[in-house]
Amino acid sequence: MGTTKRSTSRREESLSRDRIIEAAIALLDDGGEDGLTFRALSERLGTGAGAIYWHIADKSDLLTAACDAVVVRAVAACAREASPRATIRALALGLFDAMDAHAWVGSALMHAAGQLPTVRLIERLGQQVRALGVADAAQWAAVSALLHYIVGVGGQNAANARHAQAHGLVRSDFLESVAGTWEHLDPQDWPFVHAMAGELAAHDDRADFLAGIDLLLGGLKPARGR
Amino acid sequence: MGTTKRSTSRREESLSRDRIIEAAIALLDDGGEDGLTFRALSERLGTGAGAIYWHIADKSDLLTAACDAVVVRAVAACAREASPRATIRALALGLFDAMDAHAWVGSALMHAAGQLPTVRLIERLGQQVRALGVADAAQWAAVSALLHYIVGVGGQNAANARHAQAHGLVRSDFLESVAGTWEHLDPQDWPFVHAMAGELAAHDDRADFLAGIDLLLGGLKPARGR
DNA sequence: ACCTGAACACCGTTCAAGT
DNA sequence: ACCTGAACACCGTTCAAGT
Repeated sequence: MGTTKRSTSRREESLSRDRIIEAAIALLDDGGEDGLTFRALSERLGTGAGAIYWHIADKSDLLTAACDAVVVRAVAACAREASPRATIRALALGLFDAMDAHAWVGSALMHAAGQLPTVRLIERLGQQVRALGVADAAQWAAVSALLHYIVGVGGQNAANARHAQAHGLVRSDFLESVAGTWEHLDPQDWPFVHAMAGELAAHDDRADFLAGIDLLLGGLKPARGR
Repeated sequence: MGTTKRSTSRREESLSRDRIIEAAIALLDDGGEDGLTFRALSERLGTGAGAIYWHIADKSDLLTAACDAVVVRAVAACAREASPRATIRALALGLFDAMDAHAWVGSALMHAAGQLPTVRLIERLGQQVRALGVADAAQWAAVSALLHYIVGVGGQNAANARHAQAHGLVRSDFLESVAGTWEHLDPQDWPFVHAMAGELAAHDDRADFLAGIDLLLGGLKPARGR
């Protein structure tokens, strides 16, 4: 307002927290967690490494901020559905897709316990759990179960993506190779894993993820007489 | 047996994978993830850094192996209870306690998706889910939900412990400081989080964890007519 | 077969000095 | 107030050389 420099200037804008975060996201997206380096970052931004420290505290701060930016967009993109239950499902799926598109987010979210990105999710989930009519005393446990589950899935998927990349495989080939390992385990010692080897490669992660959400939601009972 | 060197010799045993893993666990336990360094490790083992590479592939291999050792002990310590449901609860609690005692395990487990430690858990959980009578087609989703949830909680708790350590606080003081932050958030924008600030510091993580397990277990329906 | 330890190619972070 | 870029104190990993 008033005399502020227009913040939408399209060329050589001065360094800012936002520009740093965008650059960090780009580096993370196409290099994984190892791709984010202060040297790569400062090169991409055309500045010195030290300049970045004027705007961010340290690397962990940067990673959390980048994670938060992705979470904000994912949450904003989730339409509010007709029922609280549908809204929670949509939110969960939106996060799943965001973590799938940005494989590093699952891990970042995991390390950001109690910080902005998780607080955002707690708030969103909490509002819907309330709307569901869950008793006050049970709300926190419900929200925390949902959050932990979502973050757990995201983190595991991120790890899979990372291993696949480390071995120079695409995700599906990587899962097939894991399935192959499982298949060769002694069925005496590993009856379940051995039997599941086939399912592993075939199954739809997104559907499995949603099945877990439904399991959790199914256990939430609205408080009666209120 | 026979001519093998006695493997329980108490002094200056030669380097071995097991000795390396034990030393790694000790370093991780009292220095967190940053405490595990090839230099610290080789010093503790009285060898050169390069010697370690004869026995392990790389740092990630070492971390996964250390994690696996902890998981093996935790799983072995879990008595088989009367019912599959009770066994699953006991296993989950055993893991929770192990991850609590070794704050780095949650994070290591998270990064070990599809590898030995998680496969072990999948097998144990799977056997009990089967014993529960869950239909074949639903078993994988059930096991994966349980695993993801357990790992999610462990990872988040590990992150909390790490932040607490980084700020030089004990866990409870750290949670109180987070609760303080939540309390000062605008209740207009953060109604749920603001309301939960009190609960955060007071609540029993272990009980909340178990509540989530029960939520998941409650949704598992034995197949009928079988 | 197993171990040594110096060397390599990186990191994140700091800080005097500039504008 | 904001940026520079050299310097510092580390990393994980490799590899010729030893036994």
